[in-house]
Amino acid sequence: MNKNPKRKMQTRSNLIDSFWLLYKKRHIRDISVRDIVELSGYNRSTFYEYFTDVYDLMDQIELHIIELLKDEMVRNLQDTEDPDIINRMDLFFKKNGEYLSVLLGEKGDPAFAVKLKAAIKPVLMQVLQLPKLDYESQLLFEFSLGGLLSALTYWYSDGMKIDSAEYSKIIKNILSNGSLKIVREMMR
Amino acid sequence: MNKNPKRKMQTRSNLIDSFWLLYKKRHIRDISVRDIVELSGYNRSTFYEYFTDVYDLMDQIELHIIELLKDEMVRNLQDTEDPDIINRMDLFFKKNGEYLSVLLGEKGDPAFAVKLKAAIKPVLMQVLQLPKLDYESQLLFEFSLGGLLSALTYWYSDGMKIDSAEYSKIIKNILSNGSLKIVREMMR
DNA sequence: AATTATTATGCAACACAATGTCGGATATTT
DNA sequence: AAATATCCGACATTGTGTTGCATAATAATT
Repeated sequence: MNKNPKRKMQTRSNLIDSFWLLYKKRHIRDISVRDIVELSGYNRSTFYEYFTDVYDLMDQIELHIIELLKDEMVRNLQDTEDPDIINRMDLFFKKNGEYLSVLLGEKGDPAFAVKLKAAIKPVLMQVLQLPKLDYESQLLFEFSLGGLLSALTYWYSDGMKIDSAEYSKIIKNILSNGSLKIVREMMR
Repeated sequence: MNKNPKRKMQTRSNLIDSFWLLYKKRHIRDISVRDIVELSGYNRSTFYEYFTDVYDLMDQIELHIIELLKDEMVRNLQDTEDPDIINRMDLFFKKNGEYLSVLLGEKGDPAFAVKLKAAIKPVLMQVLQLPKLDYESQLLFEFSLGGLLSALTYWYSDGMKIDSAEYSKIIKNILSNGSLKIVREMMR
């Protein structure tokens, strides 16, 4: 294999692109191998040269995004003394926002959020020097990251109606002061 | 139709139960109508008398849970002066925990979290008297509820290793003081 | 440089499984 | 005994995954 790597890369990329075009609109359960190869112009068998099934294709996209995120995180931790995690995450979200918002959204893959959290967890735990085995820090992590991803997905899916700076300010406020305090202030 | 409502209810219930037995272990994409009727002993056609497909069955389960939650919330808002929302949610989670943790979990349905939030949103917004159209309160809601559901799912899926009281204490602490403050305290 | 040998890449066709929809059999209620 | 709700068998269609083969691109040989 791999006699013509360029062509192979191209074919793979075409298949992925066609899938994504469909996935942006439809639920993955309504996307058949037929649909994908029809759109990209290949034979159905060709698909199976590259992926075992439609879900495998999605997994490979997810794996790619996770890799990008890991790289980004490693780079960020090196070149900054104050790791402004929220801003960094926003930035990453803007770059790969379409993929992320679809995969994290209503028609997305719940397993992706789990993978994403698992990738971020060790890095964040290390940066914040949280006690790993402590149940409170586990819950804190789950809560905070779950909240962050929910908010990001909402913001992005809703068309990013406020700008990045304002968004960051709000999220930082929540993280710094806690939801209840802010609610109390709002009620006044 | 409905000449024998008892039988019909029973059949429907049997089909749902068989589905759930499979769904607890497998991903929904790997569950065929065949699998369900084989387990419950019905003909495949019978399935289609009750549901349009496997996903419709899941939707009906989800709808049922959402209804239960709404009822619970309405009842709670009536009989208490201090609506301790977190405790109430835990209680509800314990009652319907298996369904919730599966549907919200890794092999679950991302649309369910969206539906759940949408059901809770109007009630909560009213109780807290938050300004509906304010973008900050939208984000606050998404963040907090996203965080709560993530933490609950983690706690439950992990086998509820700490008891309910302790769990509530931790979550309340996060909600009251904010994640960052707690992290700072932990680092000391 | 031209031609042949090699093999990576893509395809047509096959067997099988799953889907959804009939019309009809059966069993339960009235 | 009559009526009809409930369930089932059989059909056509669509989707899946695999096999062996054609084609086109590279490498080898002269």
